[in-house]
Amino acid sequence: MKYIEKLRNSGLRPTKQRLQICEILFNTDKTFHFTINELEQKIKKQANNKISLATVYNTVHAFEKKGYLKQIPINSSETYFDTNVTDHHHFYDLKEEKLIDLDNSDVGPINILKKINGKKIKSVEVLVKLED
Amino acid sequence: MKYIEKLRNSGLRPTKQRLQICEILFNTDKTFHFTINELEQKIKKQANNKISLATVYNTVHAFEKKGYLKQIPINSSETYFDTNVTDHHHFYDLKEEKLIDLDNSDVGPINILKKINGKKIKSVEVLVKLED
DNA sequence: ATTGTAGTTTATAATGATTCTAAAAAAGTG
DNA sequence: CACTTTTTTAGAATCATTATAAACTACAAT
Repeated sequence: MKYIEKLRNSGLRPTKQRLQICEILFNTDKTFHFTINELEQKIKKQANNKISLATVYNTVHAFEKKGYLKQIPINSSETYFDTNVTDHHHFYDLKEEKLIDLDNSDVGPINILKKINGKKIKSVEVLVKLED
Repeated sequence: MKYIEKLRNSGLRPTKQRLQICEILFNTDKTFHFTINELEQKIKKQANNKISLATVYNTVHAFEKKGYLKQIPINSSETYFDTNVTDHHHFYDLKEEKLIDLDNSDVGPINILKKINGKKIKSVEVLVKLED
């Protein structure tokens, strides 16, 4: 299993649950956006077993901490995660309530001129809201 | 009272509660960022009365609908609102959990190259996360 | 292998922000 | 004032997320 190494290297034990979640999240070239709830549904469908909701939360947060996932800042009752952790941005279609990837090359370079003492920039995220 | 007109023109009855919230939110040149909870605290402090939490929610949502407030897309357990409804951006200090305004001039011009058929851009919001 | 221990999973309870409800109060109208 | 509509309110309900604590598992040391 190709994810065993990845997990071990991160100090995470390669458990059955984590490996299954890895398969769903990372075993594709496509990046995708998901909520915890959507992920849980996908787990149920894919393998006729279920992983405890708490474990799904734990795992997603562990992966986020290790940098394998990131949250997408958006006003929604549920938190959205993204398997694409490279610097990139999003369209948010207000009508469809769907996220669409924006490559870095789709957005001109962003230069933040203002500085705050003692703080450094961790990330720059652009959300482009779309309407009809 | 200068807000009576404003409320009437929006089809909102100028009640005691709404006027008091207007005073707090709009009676200053400074724009500010707040959560419902912070606003409730401010109400309690400012006038030794209290407005029901449900009313604070109702009022903020009514004002948002009328375009007097906007939500700031951010990953936080509480929803942040902004009295500055013009297009502008934010720093988010992860440690202090505080928002800081970024004028448009603090951010280079942003040019979105990708187009989505039948959709037009409603807003472009940049969130710059800060760490120590 | 067997044991020990630290990490993990799990069901369930607890939390906390937000929304709903339905009755009382206030605003607007004639 | 009498009447209708809107608003306020306290408390209940909801829903995503986090905490808890017991059972389980991975893994290393004996």
